[in-house]
Amino acid sequence: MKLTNFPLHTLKEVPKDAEIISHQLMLRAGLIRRLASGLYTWLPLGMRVLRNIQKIIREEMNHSGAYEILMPMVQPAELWHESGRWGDYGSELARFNDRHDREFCLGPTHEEVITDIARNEISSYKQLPLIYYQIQTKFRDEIRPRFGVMRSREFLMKDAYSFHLNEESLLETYDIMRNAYVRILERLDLKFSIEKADPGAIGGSLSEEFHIIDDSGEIEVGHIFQLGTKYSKSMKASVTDETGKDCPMYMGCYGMGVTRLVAASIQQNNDSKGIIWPKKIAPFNIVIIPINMKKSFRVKEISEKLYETLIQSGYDVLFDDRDVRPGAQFVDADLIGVTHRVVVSDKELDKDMVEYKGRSSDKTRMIKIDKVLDYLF
RNA sequence: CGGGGCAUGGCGCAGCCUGGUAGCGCAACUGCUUUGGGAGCAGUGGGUCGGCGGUUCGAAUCCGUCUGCCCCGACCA
Repeated sequence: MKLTNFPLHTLKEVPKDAEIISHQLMLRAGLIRRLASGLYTWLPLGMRVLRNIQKIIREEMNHSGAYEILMPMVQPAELWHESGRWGDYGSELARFNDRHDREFCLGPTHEEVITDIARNEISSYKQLPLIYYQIQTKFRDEIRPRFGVMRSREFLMKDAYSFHLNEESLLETYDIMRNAYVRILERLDLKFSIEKADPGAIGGSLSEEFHIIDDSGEIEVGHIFQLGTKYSKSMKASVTDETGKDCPMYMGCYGMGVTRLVAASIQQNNDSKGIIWPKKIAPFNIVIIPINMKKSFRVKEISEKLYETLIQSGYDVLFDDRDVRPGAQFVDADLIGVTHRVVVSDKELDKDMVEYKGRSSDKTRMIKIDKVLDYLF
């Protein structure tokens, strides 16, 4: 990606709305912009990070035998009356009426909808166990949204739901999902802990939370539940077992805050200059900084060639082809946290070298131009 | 929802006390110079000072009211 073609909008000063470091950096690096309290737009740079995280989540979900679906964000009140939560959920549930005066809500979670799917699609124990998941926008009318994307009202969540003939099967799948969560957080290089938790409004027996460890306390990014038959009983979602008897399905549900993971990662990986992305979620693998490209044809030619080579090799490369001074280039590259930095300058080209620096280190190193690929990967 | 704070150009702020028709830095645009850690000079554009009402010859400034936003607390991915 050539930077002159990429809408990167970094801020020099810290917006006064932002208190915690991840929120400040997300605004300064141009990942997000606030629309209203608890509502954020994701800009192109932020989308790249979000996509990388989603990719890892999808891979681990698919590996665990879960099937991706997409449910509506708007849900009819009838389902919530059936489960009993229309009354229980409180004002965090955003409700509205359509033009025919029917009641609806914006989905804060999807147990009702998935249970409705399950009771219609599943009728035999032979179809079980079954795991569905989706990555979708949720809306919870939080009493107090705060810390930017860390606790917003609208947010992107991965939610999975499993269905079983009996409790043993539920426990087995619960364990599989628990392991998938561990792998996801490990692949994201996050330091985390797992805590027993109160099932709260979601219900069920056992539940565990995945906490992100941070200096300023602990910011929860995942929560998994053994629901048992809470929803299947109230909403009559049953299957026939091998004896021909109708049994309510056992259910599990597994939530993960995708947008919150972005903030959590920044919260754990930053320095005074900006974000230090873990390799797998960085918006770009490499940034190429040509020094004074406008004056030096050699710098221009060689950095463009290097850019093409790295692109051909399948890497996400950011080529800072702006006509700005080197200082501005360095500062932006550090702020947005690109993993590898290659500087092309006349000074080093005289020796057929370019300069390399990793974002997480402050040592620079000279590399022969034709060895850059080998060195980096 | 309770408590505290803030609202002036895209961002950060001054001006308000002591009313006289809006200013600084950054960002943006143009030109020249500059080019290894957010450049310099010159010039340009952009604000009904959060909304409404009141006081006054005159309100960003004083009074009333509403709204929005942020922080602390109980809840959540």
